[in-house]
Amino acid sequence: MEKVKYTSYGQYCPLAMATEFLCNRWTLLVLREFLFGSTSFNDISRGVPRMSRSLLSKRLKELVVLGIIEKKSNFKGSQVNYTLTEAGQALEPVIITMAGWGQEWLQTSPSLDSLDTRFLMWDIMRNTKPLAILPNPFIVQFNLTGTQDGHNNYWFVFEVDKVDLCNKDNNYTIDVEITVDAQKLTKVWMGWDDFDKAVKQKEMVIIGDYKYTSVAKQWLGQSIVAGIEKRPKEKRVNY
Amino acid sequence: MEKVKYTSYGQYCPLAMATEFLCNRWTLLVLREFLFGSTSFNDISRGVPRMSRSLLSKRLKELVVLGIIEKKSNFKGSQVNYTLTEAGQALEPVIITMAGWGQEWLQTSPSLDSLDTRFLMWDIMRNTKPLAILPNPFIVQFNLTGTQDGHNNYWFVFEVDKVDLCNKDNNYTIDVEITVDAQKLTKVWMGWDDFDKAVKQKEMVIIGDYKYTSVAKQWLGQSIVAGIEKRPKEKRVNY
DNA sequence: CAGTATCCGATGCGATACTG
DNA sequence: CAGTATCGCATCGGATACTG
Repeated sequence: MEKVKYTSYGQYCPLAMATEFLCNRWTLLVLREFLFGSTSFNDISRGVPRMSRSLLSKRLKELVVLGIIEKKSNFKGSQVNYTLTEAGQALEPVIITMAGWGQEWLQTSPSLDSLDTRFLMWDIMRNTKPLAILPNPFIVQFNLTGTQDGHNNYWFVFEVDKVDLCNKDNNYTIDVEITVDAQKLTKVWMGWDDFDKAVKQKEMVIIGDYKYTSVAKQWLGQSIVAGIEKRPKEKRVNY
Repeated sequence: MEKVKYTSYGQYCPLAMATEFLCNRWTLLVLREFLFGSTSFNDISRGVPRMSRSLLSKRLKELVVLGIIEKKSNFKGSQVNYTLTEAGQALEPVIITMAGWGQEWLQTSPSLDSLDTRFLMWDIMRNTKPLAILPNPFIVQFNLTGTQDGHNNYWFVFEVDKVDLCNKDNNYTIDVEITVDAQKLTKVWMGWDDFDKAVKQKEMVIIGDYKYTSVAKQWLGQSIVAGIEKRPKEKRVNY
């Protein structure tokens, strides 16, 4: 495998060199997927649903050549696993710092206009907390309203130590049903709006056994940057 | 001024939103220039000599619209100043973190093959330390060898509290003369090679009054990431 | 000093279709 | 599941020339 040619900035500055391959379209988002634990092509792809699979394939190859990720196949080659190298793991602070800056300083509105619910639900799912008190399995059905991409129903299947996301009704026995506007769910998940307030005002309706609905905030979880407070509107970047 | 349209990733994720405008070609390097104190169009341009001035002009406009920098002109409009907004200043950790990662994990060699000495000297100059013991003015002449861009001579003019860079001989009375290979100077400046060792082995020859040459390491200074040690070669990213 | 206007070529990337 | 191959457009950005 050959090295990829990058249009050179002509600078020995480590920032200049790093941006040459890190600041391509999608690259940092692909690396974000690794930080959330994805290792297979399809899982990574689910985290960047609008990225074409051919481009993802190309990016993964580039990252392997650079030495930021490693590719491992089993003897049949049917199971492939990508993992971060040491250098790749060391990118975590870079990504977290940039994400934190965005959470603190960015206007929220524009992104909500073109919501991709596949990404939203995937993002929430992989950060859920399977509490010990939950039955096995524990099925949660989402009814999203106000969607633009036509996907309104998703299911979380909590099992011991793992959670699956599904977009088809497999005749589940539903334990909890959550009905909410997709944009509202995003805001609550990101910490931009208050969870309890959304429930109280019936913007988010959670139906099921009180044992489970009362701790929904805990098993649902929140974005890892939800704790960072946004700056006042007039100081934000109006992207 | 209208908002710029960015090709949307369709993700509310703050990292995704931030990368849409931060991870364009040159953008982070322009912001780096602000962190080093540049405020005028020409000074910024000197820090990114291979960036076309028309593109720099476009980028600055985008950053103004975003609210990351501010533009201020005097009443004639002849003096223009760009400064970081609060949101822009908050990007410092983002840039420092990425630069630090590059210093720690990147292979050094490729960047040295296409060295731009204009950038090198500008970079060194703006991080020099005008020591109190230096006379006023204090003139340093650089004789660069092994250059590829045809620029071999530069002068630093130390005055009280400021240093100027010059690429023409204005009949200066030279206090100190430094003769060194451009790649070697880069390595020493970046902390990849040892200053004292380079002097001892006559790879860097510093001629002048011992009062000044003996503390050359101090007034020359080093890159702000020079203190970060590189990882062993086999673990580095081979960009 | 501080830009703008125009041109044009490279390439990045999305869409689509196909494979083992 | 894990990709590859091909096509073609759009836009990004470099080069050059010009302005107040």
